[in-house]
Amino acid sequence: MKEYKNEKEFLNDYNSDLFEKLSMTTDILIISVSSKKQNNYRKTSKKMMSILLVKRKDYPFKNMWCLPGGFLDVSSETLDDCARRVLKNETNLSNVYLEQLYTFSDINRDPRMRIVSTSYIALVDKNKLGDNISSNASWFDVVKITEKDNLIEIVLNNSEEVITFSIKKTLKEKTTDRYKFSIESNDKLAFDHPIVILAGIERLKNKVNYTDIVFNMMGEYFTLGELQQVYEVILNKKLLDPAFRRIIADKVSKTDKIKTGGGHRPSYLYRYKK
Amino acid sequence: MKEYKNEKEFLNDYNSDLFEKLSMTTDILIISVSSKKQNNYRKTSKKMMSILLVKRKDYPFKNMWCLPGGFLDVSSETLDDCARRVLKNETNLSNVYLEQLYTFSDINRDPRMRIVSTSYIALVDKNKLGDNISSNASWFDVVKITEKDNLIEIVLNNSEEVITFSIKKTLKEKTTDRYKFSIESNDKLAFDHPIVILAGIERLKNKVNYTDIVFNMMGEYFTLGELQQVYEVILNKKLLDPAFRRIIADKVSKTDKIKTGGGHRPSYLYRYKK
DNA sequence: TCAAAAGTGTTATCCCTACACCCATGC
DNA sequence: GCATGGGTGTAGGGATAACACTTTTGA
Repeated sequence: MKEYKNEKEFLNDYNSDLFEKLSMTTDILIISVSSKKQNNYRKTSKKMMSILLVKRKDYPFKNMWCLPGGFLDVSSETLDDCARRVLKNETNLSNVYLEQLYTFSDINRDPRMRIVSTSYIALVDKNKLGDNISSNASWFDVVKITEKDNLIEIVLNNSEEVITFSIKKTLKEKTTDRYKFSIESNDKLAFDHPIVILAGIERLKNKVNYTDIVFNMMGEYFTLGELQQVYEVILNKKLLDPAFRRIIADKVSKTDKIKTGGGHRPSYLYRYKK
Repeated sequence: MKEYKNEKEFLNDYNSDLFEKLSMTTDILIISVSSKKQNNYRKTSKKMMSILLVKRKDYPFKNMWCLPGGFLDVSSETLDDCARRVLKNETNLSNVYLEQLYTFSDINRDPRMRIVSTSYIALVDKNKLGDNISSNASWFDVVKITEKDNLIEIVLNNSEEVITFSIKKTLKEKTTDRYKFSIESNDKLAFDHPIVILAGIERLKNKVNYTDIVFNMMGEYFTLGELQQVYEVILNKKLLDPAFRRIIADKVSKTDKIKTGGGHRPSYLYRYKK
């Protein structure tokens, strides 16, 4: 790469055509929790993590699924602006929890041109959007996440289609828990989006333990059981009731509202304590 | 912003001059720990966190200090490659711990043109580099970090010059610990680098508690006292000896080497356990 | 002799896990 | 009546904080 002794020299080249073009995009992993009615009238509806994917209409990756995303408008937007714009387009929601995840810059990420992409996660309360999502978008439940010998398999399902992909993780260095992810198998997702999805889910899983981030996925009122289920879905493990209640106690306040209708003792509704 | 119905339409515009140009850079916060001899022959040398800054030779921000950085070579590099190249240039070190921090995209970040910059932190063992750093670069000790009423003041010192700046942090949302940082005062640092420096130090502070990241800043052999001092410098607080030793015990292995020469009981040298 | 740091042992406390148990509901 | 989830109490164990104490050195 050419070295420049000063800015003037650089700007000269910059304004000529010596530099190839670069574009940036944002990709957004929109995460929500959905519930699935059970047959047994006593059982509460089963909770699942779900993410929003968009079907591509054109080449490259025609007819494959990808994360909602869009090109950065160089003249007027920040990356955050861009992500918010995409989010508004796809879900018609503003005021959503949005967090920058990672910037991916693999040279062959997009076969058309040089693209660097900054990914985001967005957390959404599914009840807030009606069926307001854009026509080519669809919610996929995260049906399964398993890890065995550093091979992670993820299965998504939108009740019409099943997407399965697997990612191998290898430790980058022994001093931290940072991994290099590589796609082992994937036939329905475009670009390197399997990795973005995994990275996003892992980030959420981590943050759940030391922040109140889950409340961005809850409505205003909820039972402690529901809240616990959301934690369990994200952490991918069962929690003990008494422990959970003690930990969560000072983050929520009890209301006098009661939720009845399940074939069991009714429960009080709580809300997030500001 | 113009909307495109398909890729073809987009590519047409892309290849014309409708899109303004975008460049990316990486900025690297190189962190190390330095020691300062004490007058008292008994006392161990005082440890400080220190970071590498570069003096700008040209406009804009002529004669101000900034983080080492460089433009992404669009045709051949990933961002990681770019960061490693910059690091090699400045310190002549390869094989350094390097971690992506955050991608900044403020529109007015650089007054010359539209630049999006991905920042990195690099952890370095200062003993490994001789005085091998590039001529316009200098190590600054982080002399003071104080926080009061969400105003953070940082003082840097390279024994010739003192740099003081302050940053206000405001909570982004009540559910997490994410803050929006804005520069309150700064007269010697270019661009938005005060924020990058703070973000990097905070990241390091966090990771220290749940990873072995500090060992990237240590030589092969060290005493437990030295190791503890590095922790204390990063965490900015005193730790209790017995507690520290118990926690660290299974991460290190004792060697039969002994360090003498201080006016006190000599100590065994340890090394990081793989 | 003494100040400084190296290094170890002990107790009290907190937090979390695990389990046991009772309550209220709809069919 | 009974399965199911709501909700609470308590004993045990592991980790940590705090403190006290001994050891070893160079000037």
